Amino acid sequence: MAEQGTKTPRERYRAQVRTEIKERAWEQIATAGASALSLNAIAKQMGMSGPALYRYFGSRDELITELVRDAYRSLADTFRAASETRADVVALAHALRGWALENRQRYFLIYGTPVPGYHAPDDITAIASEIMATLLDACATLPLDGPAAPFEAHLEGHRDWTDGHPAPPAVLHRALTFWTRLHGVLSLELAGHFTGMGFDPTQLFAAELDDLAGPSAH
Amino acid sequence: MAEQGTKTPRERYRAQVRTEIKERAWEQIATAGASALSLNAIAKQMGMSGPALYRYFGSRDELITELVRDAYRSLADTFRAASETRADVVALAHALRGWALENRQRYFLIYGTPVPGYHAPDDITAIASEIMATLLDACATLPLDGPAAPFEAHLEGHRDWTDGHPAPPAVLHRALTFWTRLHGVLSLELAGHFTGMGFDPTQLFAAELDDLAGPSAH
DNA sequence: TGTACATCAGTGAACGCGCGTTCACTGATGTAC
DNA sequence: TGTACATCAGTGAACGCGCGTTCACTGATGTAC
Repeated sequence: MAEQGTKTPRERYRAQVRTEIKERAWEQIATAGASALSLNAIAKQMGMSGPALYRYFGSRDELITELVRDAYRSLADTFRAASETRADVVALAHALRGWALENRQRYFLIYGTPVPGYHAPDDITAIASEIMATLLDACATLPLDGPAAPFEAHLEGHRDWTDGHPAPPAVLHRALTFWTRLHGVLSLELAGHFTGMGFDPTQLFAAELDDLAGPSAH
Repeated sequence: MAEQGTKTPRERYRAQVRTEIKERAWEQIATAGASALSLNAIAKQMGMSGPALYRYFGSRDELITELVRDAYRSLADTFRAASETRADVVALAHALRGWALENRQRYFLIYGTPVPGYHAPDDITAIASEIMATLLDACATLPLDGPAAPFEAHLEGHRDWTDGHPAPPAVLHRALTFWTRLHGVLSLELAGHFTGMGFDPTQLFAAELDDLAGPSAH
């Protein structure tokens, strides 16, 4: 039996092949979209026969689920790392945008058009909560003046999603708008809806961020 | 030859079958996503053989393009109708939300994950411009106080997309944020990212709208 | 009104294709004594 | 160190399937004289 934490050569090899399968999968998704992902095509690209992949993933669905999980994990790690450097929303926003531009396919796998029947397993929604927790922490450091929106009274009574975070409603509100506004810009930008319009999406993103964090903090 | 504007029975029949094909197509998209759309499956559902559909659409791609066109057309008409009743952003926002909730699949076909290779034909981008024009008109009626954002200076020099609309940069800015912010809320809501969070998406949407139009105007 | 012809919706067979997945197998790698 | 055995990665054949699309055709509907 292998000792704790060490890896036998076979285990290392397995992990390596699994990784390569996923890399090829992302390439395919980038080329033709997630729905066109094909195990046989991946195998062919790796110089193996189709059935060989079943040593590594139980089915096509299992592979896709793992890709989704990895995407969430990657975003959560990026968020976490950014918040450890500087725990404010500006840092998170830039981390988010950088990650999204570098990982378009991953972004769409998380936030894009949902597959009608699909429901994510629990451990994935747990990662989503982790992302939200990081965001809430960052928003808690914001100086929030301004009048309380009516929506915040509603939030006061519906804070299940905050997972026990003690932030006041104004912070919850800010976290939600951080999420929806930046996603609004990013998703339209990544989907190409701004191409040909002439202006620079980076500046629109920056303007929205200014509005969220206060123009002083850049 | 048929007179102008009248329809022969054959033409009427053709139009009717074309419509039913599209209806079935939308049902399929709602059930399994756009990528699962199959001509053969539609034909079977209509009690016809597969090849029969080729009397009505040249190919699967042609059908999908027409569905996209119809989706844009439907949204543009909804926008136009709303603005003719009351030409302000609040009316447009409610029209947008109502349309999106009633036409989830259409919304995602327009604003969802793009298909990597696909490029929309010109007449579709023209409809998109029409939508933007309606939005710009509505934003022009807004009382815009507040300080000018730096982004507006950028917009001053990049207003190709406004198609000659004479609105000042503050209005252009507001039109863009109207679009991205409401899309941010709507797309996350429709994709189900708020389910299980406990709060009411309608109220978040309303809060964003208040911020865009001024809390007074509801 | 009747007849000859043209149009055109729809059928059924067939094409090649790639898919996910199973199965029995070969052969290399690792393990136990 | 050598031998016997177990593990396991990968193969190739095969399964059934549904897909988009073509083609030659039948039969009904519409048109011209």
